[in-house]
Amino acid sequence: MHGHLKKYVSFEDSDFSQMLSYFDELDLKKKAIVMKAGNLCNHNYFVMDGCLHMYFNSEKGTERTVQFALEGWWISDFLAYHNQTNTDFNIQAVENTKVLAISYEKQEQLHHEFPIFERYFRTIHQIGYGASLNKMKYLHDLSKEDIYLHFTEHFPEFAQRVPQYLIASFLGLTPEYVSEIRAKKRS
Amino acid sequence: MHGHLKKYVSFEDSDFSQMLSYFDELDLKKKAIVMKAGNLCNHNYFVMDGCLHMYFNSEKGTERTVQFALEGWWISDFLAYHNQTNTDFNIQAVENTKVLAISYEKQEQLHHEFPIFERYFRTIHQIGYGASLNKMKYLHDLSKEDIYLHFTEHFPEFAQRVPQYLIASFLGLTPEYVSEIRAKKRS
DNA sequence: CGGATCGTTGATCAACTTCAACGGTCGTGG
DNA sequence: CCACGACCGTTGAAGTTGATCAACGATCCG
Repeated sequence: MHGHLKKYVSFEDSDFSQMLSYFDELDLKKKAIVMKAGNLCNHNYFVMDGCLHMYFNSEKGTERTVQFALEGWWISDFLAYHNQTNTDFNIQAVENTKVLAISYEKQEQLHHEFPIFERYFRTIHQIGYGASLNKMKYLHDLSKEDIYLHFTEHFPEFAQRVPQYLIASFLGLTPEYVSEIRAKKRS
Repeated sequence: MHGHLKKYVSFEDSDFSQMLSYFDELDLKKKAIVMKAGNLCNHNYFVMDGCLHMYFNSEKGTERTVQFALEGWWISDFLAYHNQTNTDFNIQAVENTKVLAISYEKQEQLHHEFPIFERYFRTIHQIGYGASLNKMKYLHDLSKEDIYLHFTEHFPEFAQRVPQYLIASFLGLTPEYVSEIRAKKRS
């Protein structure tokens, strides 16, 4: 966390431990669920080690993930978090994962006490929003096959760590079709 | 702008005119292009009146829009803006549009002079990012037909103001298929 | 060893795209 | 003010991508 913060803003190292006191450290087992659809979304999560994903249950009963978070990423249903309303999403650990969690109220206090965090989150969210717009570009431009190939090429670490059916779900295609693509590539 | 700012943060009204001095006011004719693919992305745009859209030229030569901005919305390629790199997108006026533009350097100064803007943009981008994740939910969950119907139902003003082929492009379907859907609904 | 979980394969089928041609409307210049 | 052209929406036929379903294999973990 410390190193990550330093990449975006500067602050007194002596303040860091007080900053940390606003967060709760969680140790999540693989498959553990930390945010549940239907509940108030009042936490924001930072991944220190491991991997989380945010998904929802589609009409047809299958689970669809809309976002991953590896080390150094924040994850939450930011719209519901901002409005302090219920969320439609679940957040689950893909692997055993170490997380820093902060509640909405605590984050407000943190911003008040250390305004540097306004700048930090402004930057983080700007990047997240921008990346999301960029992803939209690929979703619109490429065939499903090319979406998959483009993704595995650009994020090979993901393809290693995360089960295929989650990647399929994230990219909006079926696991069966991913199989077909991989078979085609092999031959 | 004043009223919009007030919705998210509080400040001294007497400061407002100085805040405004960081921005340039632009009057864009319909179809005018204000950000060009291939160029450095160093402006951020606020729509006061009218409508902008951000699009790119797909492999196949058709234009694909990834984002609209009506009154009260910010628009830019936020990733390229943050990194101060070239963008792949164009931003164009859908109608005659009044815009406030701010350069990267000016925005940095603005944040420094009025830290309240860090909080403002933190909030704005958080909402934008959250909304983008929510859009992803619909893109994954619904058929193209339902995506279109859901969109026109939830944003009827859009469907009025914006040409159909732009909406089609934004939602990721062909204008021809939109025609088919509308014909089906009529009968 | 046994069961759940995840990936694979192939057949069938529907949703959606592509292409080409037509028609209506708006705005601009003559 | 009319006429022309550009622009946008529509229609229908043909074609393709990618989903669905069901069954089988492999692997991991208790």
